[in-house]
Amino acid sequence: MPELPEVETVRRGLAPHVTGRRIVAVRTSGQRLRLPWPEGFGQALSGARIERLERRAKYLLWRLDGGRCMISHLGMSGRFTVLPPTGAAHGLGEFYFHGAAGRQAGPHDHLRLDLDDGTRLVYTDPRRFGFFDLCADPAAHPMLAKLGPEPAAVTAAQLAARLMGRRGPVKTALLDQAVIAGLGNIYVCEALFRARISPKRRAGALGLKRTARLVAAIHEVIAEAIAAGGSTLRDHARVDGEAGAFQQRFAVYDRAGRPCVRAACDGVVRRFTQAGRGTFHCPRCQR
DNA sequence: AGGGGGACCTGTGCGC
DNA sequence: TGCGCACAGGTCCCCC
Repeated sequence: MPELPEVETVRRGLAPHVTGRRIVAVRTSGQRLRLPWPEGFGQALSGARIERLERRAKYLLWRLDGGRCMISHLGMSGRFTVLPPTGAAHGLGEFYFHGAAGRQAGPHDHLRLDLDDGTRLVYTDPRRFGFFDLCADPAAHPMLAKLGPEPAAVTAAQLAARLMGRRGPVKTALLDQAVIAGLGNIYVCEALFRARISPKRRAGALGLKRTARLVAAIHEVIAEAIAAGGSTLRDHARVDGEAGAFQQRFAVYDRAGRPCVRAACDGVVRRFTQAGRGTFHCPRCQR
């Protein structure tokens, strides 16, 4: 589910439910996610107040009172569900209520946080590539310390400096979170299409004009995707169960064999593999 | 140091 | 209908 726009959509969906709330109960599945559950995780969270929910790249930063921070990452298939207070009696966590409709606890539920107003938060992650961690300073966390600039804020000069000297393809470089943090496979493909740049072009050889086009395309595609509530492919990206809408606006991603959407182009979208990931592009208008 | 491939997982969709 | 394979929004780790 999650690249930056999806994570930001999740943050915006969660924030009004969790900001200022105190955590009163914590339950984990005990199953290991990408990282083991931190030592004393439940104990550290129980009684903590969530002061703010922030985002850095694809990471959610849960700022807690006492200067602590919970970091979460959704991996490939992570999802949060908010179960607002219903007043309905519930059992030992085997069954959750969501409005009038029930929600059965699933085998892939890995964390449940009960908040002081009765809200329950459930984290579900079939592939278990997500993780939770605790720290004092997320900027110094090993997984966040080397992240590049946020896509919404990156300048052409910054991106040029970070691509300089790289001999590999620009597609692969943009997926490197140390170059720019938060883009994933979908939005890299979409940004390169908008900028009319071939994903195969050498990263260090973009030149000023292409770099400027690329930065503008990144800004646009990220802003549009966030405004649309992200993309929903197999999972619901949003905590309220609504689907994001941006996937309907994909110009190249997952469109192999279909005509290029650019009016003046009669090319066909192709898929090929770079560094083990599918790349979608129009060989006709992306040079 | 950059870049490629494998590893970590489960689910889904497709061809046979 | 069933089976096997390819593939999926991420990122770390090892090796060249």
